[in-house]
Amino acid sequence: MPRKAGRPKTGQALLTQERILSAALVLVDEHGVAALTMRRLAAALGVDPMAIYRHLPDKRAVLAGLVQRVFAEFRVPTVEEDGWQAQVRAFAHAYRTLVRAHPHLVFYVATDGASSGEAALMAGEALYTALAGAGLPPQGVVRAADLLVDFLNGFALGDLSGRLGRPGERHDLLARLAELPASQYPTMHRVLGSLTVAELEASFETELEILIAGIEAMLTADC
Amino acid sequence: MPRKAGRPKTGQALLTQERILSAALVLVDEHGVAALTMRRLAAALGVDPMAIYRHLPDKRAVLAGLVQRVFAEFRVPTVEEDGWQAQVRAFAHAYRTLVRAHPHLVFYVATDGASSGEAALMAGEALYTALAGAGLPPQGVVRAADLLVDFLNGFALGDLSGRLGRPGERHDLLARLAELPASQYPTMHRVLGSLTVAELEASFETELEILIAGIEAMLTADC
DNA sequence: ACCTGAACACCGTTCAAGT
DNA sequence: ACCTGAACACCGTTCAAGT
Repeated sequence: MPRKAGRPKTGQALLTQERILSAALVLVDEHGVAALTMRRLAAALGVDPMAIYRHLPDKRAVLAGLVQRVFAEFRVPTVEEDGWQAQVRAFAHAYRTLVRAHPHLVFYVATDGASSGEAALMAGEALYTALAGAGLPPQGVVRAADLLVDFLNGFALGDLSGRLGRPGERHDLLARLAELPASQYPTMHRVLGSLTVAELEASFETELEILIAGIEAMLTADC
Repeated sequence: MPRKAGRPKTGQALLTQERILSAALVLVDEHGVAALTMRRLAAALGVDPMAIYRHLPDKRAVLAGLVQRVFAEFRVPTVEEDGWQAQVRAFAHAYRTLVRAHPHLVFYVATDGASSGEAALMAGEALYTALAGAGLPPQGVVRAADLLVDFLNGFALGDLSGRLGRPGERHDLLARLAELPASQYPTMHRVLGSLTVAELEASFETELEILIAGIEAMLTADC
């Protein structure tokens, strides 16, 4: 059912940036970034590949638009609970929710996220306000915020597969470790051997609390 | 000067995994992962593209081999200084040096690093030993190690470009902020406005110290 | 104004052939 | 055993053409 060339008659859905990005997001979320192809994207839209170029300059722009769109969903809930810690937790959980919703885009979100419009500014304001409210000096606010964002991006990346082990990877590590004499890597043997599978699982919450404790320590230190 | 088909005579350099990966690493380090093409790689080696397939099954294997090779350089120096903190710092700096040497591979190192042979085990042993020496229980060791690695990967990613601003990105952020009325994002205005350019720069050291302080706090808490 | 379609310069990889 | 070379099914993108 090839469409005719020319401007589509009324009644036909017009091709727009919005529709293109929506289709692209479906492609990426379902099959990964590698599946995002101008030709496949066009096919999903029922359109000639070149039609897309009327609305977006090139493929890079499609990917950038995707990150923009995903990041635009980012809202840090204003928390009723007292304490800057609760607000930092709210930020962290919101960010984690965002990147988990689009795991194949983690790299691009982590890499371009900040340059992605209003939502980034609003999120930054929320985080900075929480940290400034904790009593940190300006430089401390920036450092703590950077640290938190770095951790969040790193954790998201690790969730994808990897780090010093995660659901899948950790089992590889354990298997390799089991093949070697305990004397070769004694601490790893002892530490990992004494934990249950559940205890081995990465804990976002615990890592976040360690980080928050570090920020708390900044408050009493010189910094 | 096209080579003749067939096994090269003695005197000609034999194609090996080593030589292929070395050429690939040059390509990636100099021009990014996108420049790594089986055809370009072959050209760099003075060889037909298909010759590579005798030594590595496909392109994924080339990339995986690259990560392996890079990760194999990873050595955590044994530190004379006392204190687990010094050893954690040594680990962190060694990792940072590694990823900075091959910035275009950050994503792959962060994502595959752990599944990359001996070097990962040795590094893990060093980190676990430091943290266990601090007096953390097994679960605490794993959590703290995960947190540190997550941070290191996140920082490396941010170094590439991004996060809530870095050399380049932070200036974009400041420029956008400057265009808006101060009333819209008051905390960001105040915090960022009161810092010099030098103070705005990301500080690996400071972020690392906050994190170490968090681990120190674990020692006195329940955990 | 908006879309199509042929064409170009690339990709990774299979398969048959050379030495 | 090791390499070449043609071929195939893809890419992103330019440029001319249709309505």
